[in-house]
Amino acid sequence: MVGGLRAEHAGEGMELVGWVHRRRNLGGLVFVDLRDRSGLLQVSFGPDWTDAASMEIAGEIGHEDVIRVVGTVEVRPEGASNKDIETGKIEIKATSVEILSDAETPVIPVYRAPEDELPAEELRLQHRVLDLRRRELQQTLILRHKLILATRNYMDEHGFIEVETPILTKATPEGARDYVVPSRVHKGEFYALPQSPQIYKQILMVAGFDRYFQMARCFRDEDLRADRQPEFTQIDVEASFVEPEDILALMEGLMARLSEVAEIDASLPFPRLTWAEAMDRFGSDRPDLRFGLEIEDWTEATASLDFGIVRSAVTAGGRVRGLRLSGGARLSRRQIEAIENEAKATGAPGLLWAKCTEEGASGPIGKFLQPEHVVSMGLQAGDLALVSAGADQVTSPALAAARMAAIAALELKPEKEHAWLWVTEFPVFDEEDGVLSASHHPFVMPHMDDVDLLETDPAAVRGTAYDLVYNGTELGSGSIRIHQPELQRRILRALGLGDGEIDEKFGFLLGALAAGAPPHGGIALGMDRIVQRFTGSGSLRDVIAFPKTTAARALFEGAPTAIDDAQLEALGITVTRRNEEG
RNA sequence: GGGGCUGUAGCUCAGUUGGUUAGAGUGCCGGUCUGUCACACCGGAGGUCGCGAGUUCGAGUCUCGUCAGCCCCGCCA
Repeated sequence: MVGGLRAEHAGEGMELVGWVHRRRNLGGLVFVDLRDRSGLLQVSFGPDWTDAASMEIAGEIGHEDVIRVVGTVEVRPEGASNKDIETGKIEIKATSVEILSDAETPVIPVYRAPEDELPAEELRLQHRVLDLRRRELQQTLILRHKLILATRNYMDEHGFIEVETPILTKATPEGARDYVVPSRVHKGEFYALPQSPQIYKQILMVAGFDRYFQMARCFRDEDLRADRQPEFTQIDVEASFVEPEDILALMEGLMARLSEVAEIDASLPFPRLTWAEAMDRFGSDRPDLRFGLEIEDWTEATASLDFGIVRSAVTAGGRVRGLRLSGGARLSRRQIEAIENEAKATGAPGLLWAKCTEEGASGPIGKFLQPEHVVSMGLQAGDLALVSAGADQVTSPALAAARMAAIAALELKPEKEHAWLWVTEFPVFDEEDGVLSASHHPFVMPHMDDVDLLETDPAAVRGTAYDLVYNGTELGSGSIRIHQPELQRRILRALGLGDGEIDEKFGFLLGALAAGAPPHGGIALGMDRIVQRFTGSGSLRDVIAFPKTTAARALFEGAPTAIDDAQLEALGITVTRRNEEG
């Protein structure tokens, strides 16, 4: 490997192989930057030390050719060293060179000059073989490998067994759309790719593998985002006879280990907020705690305020909440409108604001504020108050969006670089338009004290679910699971499933639970997101070797494709509709 | 499913109010060059302006449609 060579190797003869990163032909002398996964090294060719045939070849070498060089490591002459590369004090004086593979001119450059922009992402994905040669992507994938290796070692040290679960599995109702695989043997029937190994890992608990983990591939056929790919990798963990406390402590240890590998800070233990607290104070179940800014409750402070929107919201049982931005009064109307638009994007009707100066308050709500309100709300000259009145379900997301937008607009400095957080006690169900859905998945153990509410007030049932949050990103979530088949059935019924459907879809789980199931629980962490956040990559596509586009296409290999009629016939499938050829 | 942004030379981009032969840097090809490292210098080739309609005497530029990539909403238990 070329990148590790240093001055201490001077005088050693060696044979090196790699790619031609860059060539500088001075006529009499030729310099080639030789690249492999470890780095760069300059090779120098000159008539005094290189044989004539090789001198000729050196003059014709092209970018990305694969070459073999024989020569001697030497310290570069006085004044000819390059402090920008690690091997810059030395070079290989080549006695001979051989082109092992002649590369055609690369469509997109691997080498990039300091000011050069990256090629369009479409081209980078199409020519992934070239893109992957770039140092950034190589470093990212190497770090990814180290994180996976550290995870396996850590879990092994803690007595966990890695068990593989099926990729060809059974479609489950609820949740994401399944990727589906037709069965040739059973025509008209389909496997589904797992959205997660959730049920399998619970069954492994019942089977007595009391500590399980897996680097698990998961598949979800949903529309994509910068932080969402159709297939992704989870660190999947499950253990028997545990409390949430055990899982949280285990994962804090893992995060500490991974942070060490990635050379970032993670001081233990991580702070915790219940879901209710997080929503109340930050409006979000994954607040970015690098910033302190918290939501304030101004319902009482504005009790005497005569302002229609506010009064009717409170009368309807809502609260008046908002954010006090110190120094925010310097934001322009346009900037404030941009913040308001972020709040509106969450579905809120709007966002009220008040600018405070020495002369008093101004703005849509500001002009109605009496001095007593300014005092009771704790506003000072120079402040900007962002106010949202209504039900928490509406105002929380709006204020959370406003909080992040305001932080960006004011260019607030983070109080810390790495903000870890546990959010606990998620509700078991989400309620929307009177329809219940599982907020995590339907196997979350309800909070002991709330079990009796299942049939009477399910939306109020707290769960044992917890999320790991890092700098405002959800890195993973887990819970204690239900291990009593009767309770599991009650939850599934609450979700609107009939007993027949329950037996058909979940019979194998209920049957397993009836076989003597230990109390158990676990977590799943998004490996790709961890690598993304640890490397500061803008997109998940930059931490996956061969990712899909936002339209779920693989541009390099060109998947998906139509398959030929014979193959369809063998599967017993007729295609009735296809997209026009694109 | 919806909204937005982008698409001009191999690559990164510029292109005025709709006007004659569409430019730059880099890469590529040829040449000069013995200490370069974004080598330098001289010369050259290279364009279905994503695709298809329309408006116009005339469209890279305006309109409509379409495709692709990206960002967001819905969706993602």
